[in-house]
Amino acid sequence: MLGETWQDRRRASARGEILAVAWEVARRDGLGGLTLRAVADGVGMRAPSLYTHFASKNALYDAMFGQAWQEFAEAFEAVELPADPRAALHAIARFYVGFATADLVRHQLMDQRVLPDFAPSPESYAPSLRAMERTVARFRALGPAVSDADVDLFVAALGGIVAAQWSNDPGGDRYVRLLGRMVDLLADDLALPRPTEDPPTARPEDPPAPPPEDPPAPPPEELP
Amino acid sequence: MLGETWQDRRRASARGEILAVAWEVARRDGLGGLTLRAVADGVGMRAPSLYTHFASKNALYDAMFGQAWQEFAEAFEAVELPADPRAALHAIARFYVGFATADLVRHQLMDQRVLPDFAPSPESYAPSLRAMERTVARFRALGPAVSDADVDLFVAALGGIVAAQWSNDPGGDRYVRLLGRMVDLLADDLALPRPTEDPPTARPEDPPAPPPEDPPAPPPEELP
DNA sequence: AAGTTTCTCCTAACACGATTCGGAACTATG
DNA sequence: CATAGTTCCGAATCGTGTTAGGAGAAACTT
Repeated sequence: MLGETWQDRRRASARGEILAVAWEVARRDGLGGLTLRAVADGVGMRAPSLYTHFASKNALYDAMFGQAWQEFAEAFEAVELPADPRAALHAIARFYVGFATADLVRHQLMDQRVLPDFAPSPESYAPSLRAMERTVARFRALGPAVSDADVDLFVAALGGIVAAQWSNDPGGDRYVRLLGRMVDLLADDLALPRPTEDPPTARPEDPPAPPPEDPPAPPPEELP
Repeated sequence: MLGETWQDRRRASARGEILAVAWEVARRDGLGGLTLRAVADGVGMRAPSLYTHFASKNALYDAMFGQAWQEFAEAFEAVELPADPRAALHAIARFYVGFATADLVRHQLMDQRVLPDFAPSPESYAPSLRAMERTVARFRALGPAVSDADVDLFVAALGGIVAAQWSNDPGGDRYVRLLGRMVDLLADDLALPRPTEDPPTARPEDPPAPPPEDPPAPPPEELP
């Protein structure tokens, strides 16, 4: 009874196509500007027919949410961290920030609360938690001195750079280019050894991390 | 022709009442859950009548946006900064984060992009810019070594703490209590002298800043 | 091969949101 | 008292998400 039956494939493929079009529409009209009619148009259906495959518009958002975190988890597992703890920290940070700045609607869906009445279901939320836990685990593996507070500070700092980047300089690198410096501050605080023993006031200005994948989203409006 | 005529007062008071009810409704039903009917109910009107006072729902949001930044600017001007640069930096940070964590919908309106098709008008946007510039100016006054990048890093770090706080621990202080440590990191990086010459690895855990005013908003849902 | 079931999609309709229109009541002014 | 300006309302429009019921095709059963 476990074999993939007739319709399972059809169903999955239909869901996949709808999801793909939904991302397309969201990137074009904004995450909140997505309408079922627009999605249906893209798939060659009528809006009500989408209810055969998704229980509601929020269920569609939910599937997108789960897909995004799935992407994140897979991409992050593929990242090979350097042996040096500080370099590894930089790598984690670059990946995290790169992923979050590569695609606006994905970032909004994953990390922000742009949709007033959408909340991820437990089924989609669990993988996102797992992904974050996995990230934290690799962070923790860098040294025994990494406390919960250290992790929180790291998360907050990275999130702040991402948010500032999208809000104040979308499409640019005004905040992302500060990432290296920020990470070094945190690494110093964690007493991670520096590769070459510079005086601790040196501020290497890292070049911005290239996005790991996905085309960048169109720039949105500004906000202070 | 400049005197406040009969109706100017009536008009202003009506606008004021609508605005007050709008904040109330937004705090109860969420910023995006605000409907003109609910606002009209609270004022004892019908929804279309609101159009006499506000050109659209977004104009209402716009007025709330302007009001919020006005509040911010006034409250910030009332803050007296200590003479010691590091202490002043802490004070700025505490005020900024305290203000942003005191009221969710206000923060969402000011600093986030929760409303899909709302963008602040130039008239409301200008004061917000001025408020941020003023904040930055007082930050810059702390020392000659404060560059644009320093300001950006500071802004990003504080914004990150605020965002993480609202997203992952609304109503708590899990991230806000890291603020003191974060500010010290940045202050060290700026080479601001420490008041008592501790070894640079000491991490004073500041108690969370008391919100400057306004009752806290009800806690929202979580998000990783 | 015919009948039955299951699944997918459609049209029509509903509820509820913002918004527009035209008119009724009220108010200050001539 | 008449007139103009202002405020508010009811009715109606348009675009949402969503539900109900039926038509057609595809797969399974006999």
